[in-house]
Amino acid sequence: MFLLEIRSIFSILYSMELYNHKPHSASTSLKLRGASRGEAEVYDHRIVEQRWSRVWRETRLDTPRIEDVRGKPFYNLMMFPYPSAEGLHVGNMYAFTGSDIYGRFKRMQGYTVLEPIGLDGFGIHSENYAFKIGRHPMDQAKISEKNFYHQLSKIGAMFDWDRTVETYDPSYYRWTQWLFIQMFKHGLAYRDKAEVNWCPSCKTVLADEQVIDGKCERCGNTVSKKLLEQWFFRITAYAGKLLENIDGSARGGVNLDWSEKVKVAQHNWIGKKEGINIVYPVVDEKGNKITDITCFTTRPDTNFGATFVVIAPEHPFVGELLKGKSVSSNSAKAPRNKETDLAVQIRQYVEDAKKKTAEVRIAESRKKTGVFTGLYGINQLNGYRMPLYVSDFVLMGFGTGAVVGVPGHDKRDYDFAIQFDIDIKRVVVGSDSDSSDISRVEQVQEDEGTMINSEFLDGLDIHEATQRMMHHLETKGWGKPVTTYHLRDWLISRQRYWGPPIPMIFCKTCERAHKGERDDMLGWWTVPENQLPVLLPYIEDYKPGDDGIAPLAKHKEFYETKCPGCGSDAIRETDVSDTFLDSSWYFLRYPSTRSARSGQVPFDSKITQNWLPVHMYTGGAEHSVLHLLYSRFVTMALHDWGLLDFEEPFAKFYAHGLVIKDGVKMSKSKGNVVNPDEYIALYGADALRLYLMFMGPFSEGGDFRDTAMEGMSRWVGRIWRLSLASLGDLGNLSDLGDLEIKKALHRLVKKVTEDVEKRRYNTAIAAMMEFTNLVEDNGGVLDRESLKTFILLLAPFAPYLAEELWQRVKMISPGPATRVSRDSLQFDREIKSVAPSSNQSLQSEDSSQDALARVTRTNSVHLQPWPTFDSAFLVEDEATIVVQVNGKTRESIKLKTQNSKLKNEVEKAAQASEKVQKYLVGQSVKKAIFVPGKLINFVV
RNA sequence: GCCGGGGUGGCGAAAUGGUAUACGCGCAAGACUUAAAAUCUUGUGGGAGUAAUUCUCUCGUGUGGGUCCGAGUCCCACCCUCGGCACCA
Repeated sequence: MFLLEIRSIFSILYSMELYNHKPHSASTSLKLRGASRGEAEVYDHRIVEQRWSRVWRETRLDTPRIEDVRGKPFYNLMMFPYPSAEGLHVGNMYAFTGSDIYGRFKRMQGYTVLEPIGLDGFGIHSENYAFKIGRHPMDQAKISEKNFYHQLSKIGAMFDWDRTVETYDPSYYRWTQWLFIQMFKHGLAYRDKAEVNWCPSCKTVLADEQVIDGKCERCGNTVSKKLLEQWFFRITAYAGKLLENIDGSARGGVNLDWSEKVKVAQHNWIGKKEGINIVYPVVDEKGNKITDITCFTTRPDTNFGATFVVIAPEHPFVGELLKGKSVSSNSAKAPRNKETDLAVQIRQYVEDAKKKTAEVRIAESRKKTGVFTGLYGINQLNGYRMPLYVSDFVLMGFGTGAVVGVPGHDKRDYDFAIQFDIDIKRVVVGSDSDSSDISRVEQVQEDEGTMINSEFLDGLDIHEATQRMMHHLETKGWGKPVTTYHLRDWLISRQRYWGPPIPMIFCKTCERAHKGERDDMLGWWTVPENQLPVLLPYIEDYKPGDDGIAPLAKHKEFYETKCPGCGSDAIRETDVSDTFLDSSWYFLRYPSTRSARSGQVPFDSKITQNWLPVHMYTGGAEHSVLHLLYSRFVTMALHDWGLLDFEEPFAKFYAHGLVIKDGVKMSKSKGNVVNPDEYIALYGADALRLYLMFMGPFSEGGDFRDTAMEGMSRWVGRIWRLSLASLGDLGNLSDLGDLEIKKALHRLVKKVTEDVEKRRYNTAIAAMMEFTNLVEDNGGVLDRESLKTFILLLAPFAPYLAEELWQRVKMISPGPATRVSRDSLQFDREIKSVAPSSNQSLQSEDSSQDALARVTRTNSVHLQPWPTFDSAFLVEDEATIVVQVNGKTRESIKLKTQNSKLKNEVEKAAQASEKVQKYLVGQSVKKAIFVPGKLINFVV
């Protein structure tokens, strides 16, 4: 009976052609223990992986019933991958595996888990790659998609392949365009002429977030500034909310369970600053008032020490200053006066500043340059005449683009004052009590302190002085408290080809007639929603030019259209949107991909209510301020429009570490990528998964080495042999097994459960290794129940191996014969019925699909309940007590657990030890520190 | 400069304030083998002692202090390193 069962399953699998080599024979393969080693069935990961991935796929094991609201939904999401040039590398697989283990664990805990996958294939990244290999981006996308999905299917993740999402699919980007339209309709999208970051190599504009150290984050070239008309999203309107929620300070009590470092990064990026805008009248030499300049400061308390004013070269007043004074630098004949001289200098300075790259500006950092305007700002507190300068150390992008200089209490201002020989006044005395004049940079006092030389502020501490001064300035009408943010509006448009066309139409006729969809955007109309998507046409001249003109702008057949407002000739917007817009909402799409109900919005409201916010989001910390911030913004906006009932998209975000190779992060640009394919081929997906997770804590990343990989492969082999040996012995062993093993197993269940929840996969694996070591030291076989428990613990980490072992245990279970045979026969039958028909009609026989799903649900190891431990087994009857003398460990003694908790018992036992006595002889014990069940320390 | 991680054997790393170095890699010796691979066994922080590898002592978690019966762990100062931000007023 027993052997018959085994033979039958092998013959079935063999007939399915899932076995492409002949197994030795059922009887020898399972008769490992005691048999000579050469006969043992060797673990062949290729066969096992192929077999089970096929069965899982065809039984729809990983496709949850999304509309069934009775299950506990768990949305386990990993960050949207973009298909890279060479495909998946080990660093990507690391992230996916760490996320997948958690998903599998949650599923075994009884949750209905959705773990979707898709591709973020629109955008510069993919486009640049297409240029590089000389293939059209649209053609390349198809190829990349195939390769990427093929690779992803082999890493053993429980991806739901029935609901993939690709950003370049028109059925997806029609909704990206829809989102843009909603932004426009709600006043959150606008056009503005702005100094933007321009990458001369990528030939496009970049968001501030995409500029790293003055260089393009994509290609590394130096970014320059360019004045262009662009589309923006008003993310700054949400700055306060974005900050509140990340800090957990919202009244509603939103509290994001996110990795702390990501919260800090977002907090800093949003960069809230409370301060005051102070208005200074500006006069010329003769005292005639010319204008007002408004300066932003967070330190109005120091304002009695203000001695100059500086405006940025891009400040509007600079333009006014030069206007009307038609002075050209080469008009040598023109009579020179002081005023024109200054104008020449200013013009020259502004032009030079414009030419300076960000790189140069950073490089000369502390060396201050600037030019005097011949004008003065009046400090109305004391009537002080503050010379007005233009300097590029002041940034137009922050505050008002104008700064009041307090050289005694700001190092940058000090540098500037020294350079231009400006007065330096001390108004704060710090903890060093130095109240002398400030003549060295070390004396510049920027921290806590007490006010002096400041009239009504004297003697106050700086915080109180700040409040007092704010109030004073506001009362006098000289200033107004404001909050500013480092966060800038989101630059959305790209003068590129490979993205969703921005769904807007501009009509000159309407503009002239002062008409438009929005009063502040005359001439602009959104594409009617029933005309979406605005398809990206297949064009040959898709490469961007140096002129900043989008490729689509050269195609009349694309941009010529009729105005939705008045019907006359109009033109389409030819810019496409930023890739980050594509990925800012994809998580909303996955659960609803197959829903017929989502008509007016990209997501089914009922499904969304059940499945979102995302329960667990796993990704790299490098997206702290890009993707994560944009997604939050979009979700908040959708919430405010009444389309979502939550305002934060990701309840939990877990930032994983990076895979290091040769001392640096694994990335294509560093040229140290390792392709997982060859490792999977050589060692199997399970071994690679285990190895990656064993390298170190998931939050910290790890150092990839292939020698260590072999060690993990060895362990997989040991599990295999141990299990087969146990299977061979099952008939001879009781279900109870050895008590010591049993205890160890219960400890293991506890340990693995806790570690996986904390994502300490490395220590969970180490504990499992310790367990197999222990089993090997105790005869090398496990009883049936213990083996099953161990396989269950292994399942999230090594899904293929676990499934193979699980099915084998079930086949040859020594339990009641009738039950066993019914189970396995049924499973055989189902496998048989599904396997040969792999490419035949998936949709035809729904009833048989359901039957299969049911069978798999009862039989697959991955749908078994997660094992529990019995705390009775955790109790040891002997405890080890450490004996210390003066804090130094001298002995360890074993005692009955009961006694180990009693001080006098432990003391007695400890004193009885010869070793301990050696240290106590001739000493008097002053006291004994006792930790019940653990330690006793004699202080002598 | 500011904000976050982190410095532990030859290497990746582990340790609720309580036996530092679990687990793995590497290395060494041995078993099996004609041989190799695979597999298995044993050993493996530095120094010292003894006839004594199942023995003992001593030093040891970046540096210097401190708290404590006891510190890798807590406190103070510093050094190094990785990541983020940065002329943000």
